[in-house]
Amino acid sequence: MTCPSPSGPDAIGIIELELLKLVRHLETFGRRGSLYVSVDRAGYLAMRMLESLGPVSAHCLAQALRLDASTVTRQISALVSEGLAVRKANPADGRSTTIVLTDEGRAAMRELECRRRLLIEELVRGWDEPGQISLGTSLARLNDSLLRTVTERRPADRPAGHQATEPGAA
Amino acid sequence: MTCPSPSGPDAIGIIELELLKLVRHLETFGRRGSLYVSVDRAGYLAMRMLESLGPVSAHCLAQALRLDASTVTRQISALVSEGLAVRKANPADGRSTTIVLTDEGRAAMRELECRRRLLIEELVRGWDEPGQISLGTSLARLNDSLLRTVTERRPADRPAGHQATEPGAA
DNA sequence: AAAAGTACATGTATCATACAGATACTTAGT
DNA sequence: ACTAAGTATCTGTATGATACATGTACTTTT
Repeated sequence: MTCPSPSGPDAIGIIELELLKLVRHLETFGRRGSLYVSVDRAGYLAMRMLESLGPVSAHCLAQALRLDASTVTRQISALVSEGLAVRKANPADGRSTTIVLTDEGRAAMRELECRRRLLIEELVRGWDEPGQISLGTSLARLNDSLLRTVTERRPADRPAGHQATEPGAA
Repeated sequence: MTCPSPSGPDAIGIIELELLKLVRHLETFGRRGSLYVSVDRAGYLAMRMLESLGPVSAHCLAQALRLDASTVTRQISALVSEGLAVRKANPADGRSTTIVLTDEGRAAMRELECRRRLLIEELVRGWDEPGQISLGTSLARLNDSLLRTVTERRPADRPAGHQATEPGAA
């Protein structure tokens, strides 16, 4: 066995177990919580991404979310049918459409963010300030490492694909 | 709006966003990773839980995992059909069965733990030691708070139900 | 103008889950 | 002891989020 350490309570072991538990907890929240009524969690993430990217094509959004294009197509369809986003024809390329959040979409997003914030506040109520900050920075760092790992493993889908569909690119 | 803070980069806001991103990352790992061949992530968690609880009934395991009993039934069936666990009749109660990990189950679990550890080691390679420890303790604390929140919200399913099905209880 | 490539949509499959109902067993009330 | 109520498990069905394969329309290259 090349197991680095015999599953003792070392940092790696703790992270391994706690991440496992965390996934379950987060799934439970997403599934059984009262959050996510007008928009589901995947849609919320898509909207947050759309907001930070600005209007982009579905292809571009899929790359940013690291999801299959077909999955994102459906997520966008859901948003559009709820009036939270619109597909705008791209005059420079008849194949692609540009996804734009509507005002309703932004409002729904903010509202959901609020509810999530309230939940999290309740969650870390009683934590000391440094503890909260430590959680935030640890999570951010973890996501950063995860993103880098995933990116290194799949050098395909070069982020340069981005420009090809940007509104004023071609 | 009663939004506690205007979505600035405060600790709560960071946690809200980073948890959102983390779910996606963890889903991606569970779904597209090369982990989880002989047993899936849900099964692995069930096995870890079984190990820490010892032999218990499906009902009891479901409560510990905070999953529906039917879901756990299927997870157990999967483990059993892979030879990783066995259902033992409970002489004290003909309705329930006691789930016991086999040696193969334990081996599969250890092997998967190893692979997960290696991934995590790679992930936090380059982090300083305090950073790794901080991540571990932050995650543990978060899980603890999450567990407490969920428990408070559902005072049903009293953990006392546990004893009723323990091997030598009745 | 034909071939190759790209963007999006749709069909189908999978996985993990919940809820509702069925069945077999146990416990409580009388 | 008999019946009613409760409980443990299993099975059927539905949902949500995803991937992969395929189809279609458009664009770029040759």
